[in-house]
Amino acid sequence: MALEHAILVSLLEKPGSGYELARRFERSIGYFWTATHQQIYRVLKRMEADGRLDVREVPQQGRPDKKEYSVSAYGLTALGEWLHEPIQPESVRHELAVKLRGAAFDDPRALIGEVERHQRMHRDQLDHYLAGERRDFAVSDSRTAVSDPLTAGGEPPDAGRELQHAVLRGGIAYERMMIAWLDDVLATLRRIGPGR
Amino acid sequence: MALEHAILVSLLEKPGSGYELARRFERSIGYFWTATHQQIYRVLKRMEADGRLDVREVPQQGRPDKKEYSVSAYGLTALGEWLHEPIQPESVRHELAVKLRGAAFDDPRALIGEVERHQRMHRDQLDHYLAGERRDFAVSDSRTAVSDPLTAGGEPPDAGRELQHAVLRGGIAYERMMIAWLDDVLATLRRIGPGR
DNA sequence: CTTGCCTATGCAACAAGTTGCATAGCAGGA
DNA sequence: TCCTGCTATGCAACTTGTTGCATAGGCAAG
Repeated sequence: MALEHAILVSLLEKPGSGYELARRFERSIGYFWTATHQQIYRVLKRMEADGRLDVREVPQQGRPDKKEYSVSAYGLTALGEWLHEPIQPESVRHELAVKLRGAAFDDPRALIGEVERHQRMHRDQLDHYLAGERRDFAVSDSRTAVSDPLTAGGEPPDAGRELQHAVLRGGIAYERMMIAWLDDVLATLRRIGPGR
Repeated sequence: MALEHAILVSLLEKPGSGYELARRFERSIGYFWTATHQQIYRVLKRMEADGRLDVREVPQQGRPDKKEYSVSAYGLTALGEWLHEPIQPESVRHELAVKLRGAAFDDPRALIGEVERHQRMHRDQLDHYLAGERRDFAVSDSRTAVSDPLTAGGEPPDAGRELQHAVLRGGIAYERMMIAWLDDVLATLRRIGPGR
């Protein structure tokens, strides 16, 4: 179950409560793994029982107390083992593609609005990623490794930062690909007739 | 549940048995939706009970008899309704990205072999898609709509074919994007040091 | 002072997906 | 004849993921 490992990674990057994790899963972690708060609370409880996480009650003023989770030594070991296992191929789920092929048995043009809506969502996501990249990785148009303050001046590069950036670049590449493909799909939908 | 709709689409394109569907889900349908035979048999049974599918016992020689499913009128209506509903955003699951960010707390370079393996799988998948495109859509290097035998000569374009091709082009674009991104990831892994 | 919103945690029921196993006919090769 | 492999269908148990709801304190606006 990769959700457990996503939680381990996130808590290693920074300890936090279930609520905070849920919000991270709407932001940076959510770029490559999604989970709702119910799922997170359930898994946190199990991982704590298994000894992979430590908990600490943190009283807060002005808001309810929280349980701050952090990764135990055993949790770190477990993550290390998982990292060395091969990944089995991801299962694909592209609902829009199912609809596209289904549209042949209905009115293909009726899908145009929906495809445009998806394209807008991907454009928004791309803008969001690019803004995050400018903010966190100080890149302009063309990335130049030497201008990166963390790698310049003979400093050892921060592996975590470099890897986070590489993952973000993957998200950016994905959104760009989707936007271009949806342009292609829209052209196709407009070219073909109004179906059966 | 989109598996039901993927099955409706597949059976509309061509009726078949659960076994045949399972094999299609390893091939063309599998480009955008995956399912195992257990899942398929279970859902077929439910859809038949709901009246969305018709069954026909087909005796065969040299092999066991099969049940051939086809879409009922009600099933076609149900698909049409689904097509007009908006899709909720896909949930993302990129296990490799989780590992990449986790690698910062282990040895990043240990992931190189795994990333290379994934890149090979994506190259194989791309080759497979391109071969399918050449076979089924008779394209060479640059697609030219006028040279398409089905659209040439004033013939009305086959919407199903056009849409299948558009979906396939999406798969091709995805694999090309992944191959390029994994090159980027490999360069990053090789650049950064051997971790903690 | 009531209403809505944010933080914070959680249960229960259900739907979907995975894993392991079982059955059975037939074909072809060792 | 036995073993392997392909076609063909299915059950049972389990894990994951989703949806709806419940609770509770504090803050700010109206």
